[in-house]
Amino acid sequence: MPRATQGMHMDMKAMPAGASPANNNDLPSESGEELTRIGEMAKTFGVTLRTLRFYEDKGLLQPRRDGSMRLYTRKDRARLKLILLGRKVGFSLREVKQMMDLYDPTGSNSKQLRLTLDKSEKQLARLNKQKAALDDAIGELTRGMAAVRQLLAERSPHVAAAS
Amino acid sequence: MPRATQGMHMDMKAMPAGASPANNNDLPSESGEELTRIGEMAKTFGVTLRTLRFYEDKGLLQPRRDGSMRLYTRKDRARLKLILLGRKVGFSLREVKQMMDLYDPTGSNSKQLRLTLDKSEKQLARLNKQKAALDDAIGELTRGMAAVRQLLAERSPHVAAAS
DNA sequence: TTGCTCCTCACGTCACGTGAGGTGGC
DNA sequence: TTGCTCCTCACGTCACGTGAGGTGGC
Repeated sequence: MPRATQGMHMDMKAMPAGASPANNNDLPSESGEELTRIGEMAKTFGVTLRTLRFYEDKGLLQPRRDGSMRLYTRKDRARLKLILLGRKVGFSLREVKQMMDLYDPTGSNSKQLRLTLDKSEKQLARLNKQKAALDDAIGELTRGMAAVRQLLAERSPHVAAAS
Repeated sequence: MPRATQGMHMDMKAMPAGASPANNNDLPSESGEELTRIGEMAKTFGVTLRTLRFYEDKGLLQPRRDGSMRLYTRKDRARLKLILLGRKVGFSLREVKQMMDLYDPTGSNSKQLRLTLDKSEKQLARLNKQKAALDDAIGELTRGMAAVRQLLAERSPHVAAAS
């Protein structure tokens, strides 16, 4: 099912392709914007093409198009950086989108900042819980390994004792 | 798609239901086994009914049946305990199954034990990596929160300064 | 023509959650 | 009849992975 194309301002004038000075990775548009293709984006940020398309499908990125080819602007790169930061600290894509959607370049963004702070406090608590669970798991696993080693020592023939 | 019913030894003689002494939670079978129903199992181990059915579907549990009702034996309870331990330390269900499937009550199980030890060492390494990532994430989130607080302090009117 | 990069479906993965619709015995 | 516990589908979730099949320009 295709997403509702809210706010998608498809450029109606076709972009004059082929006016680029060289076969460079950066494709400067007529407006001077450095446009990045998806392969470059993926390499730069250490993600797969699928990930970038997935984020777009979820409404987190809206790169320009040249025909069917995606072209990412400086803003797209900034957004992706934020998305990956959010993912790194454990936010879901839905949460990341919720916070980013509140951004308003004309306002003070205090609402966005307060939501972000609130979510961050809760997320920090979750991370600390996860850390406790991880330590717990490491302890259990270590104990289990000792028990298994013990069983192995009992069951297997005593090979190469101190000669 | 139904699983291959390998080794499923369905009791061909119908179990005489109604011979239980009371409406107790434990349903002693004619063989003296304490049989537990799924609701009891779930409560005891802190999992959902769905989880128990899911584990069965994946071949990790094979409770008896009384008609369509699942009845868990002492062995099933022991297996579940192991499954949950495995999950806790981060093994996938597939890995848990792989290790449990190697169990042979008639042998020394040294092959099972060695596989378990090998997998455990790798898992321990993964857990330690996760811990490092978690600490990293906590650091990033904390730094981010400080930055957001800074922005909020700059952008919002100074309310209630030291009177 | 080959090679590279891009594209759009669309099903698969993992560990379940969440109804829907129905049964059985007190 | 109501209430409780059990059952079997079967679709949904999350963040992508992984082909399949096709295009476009050097």
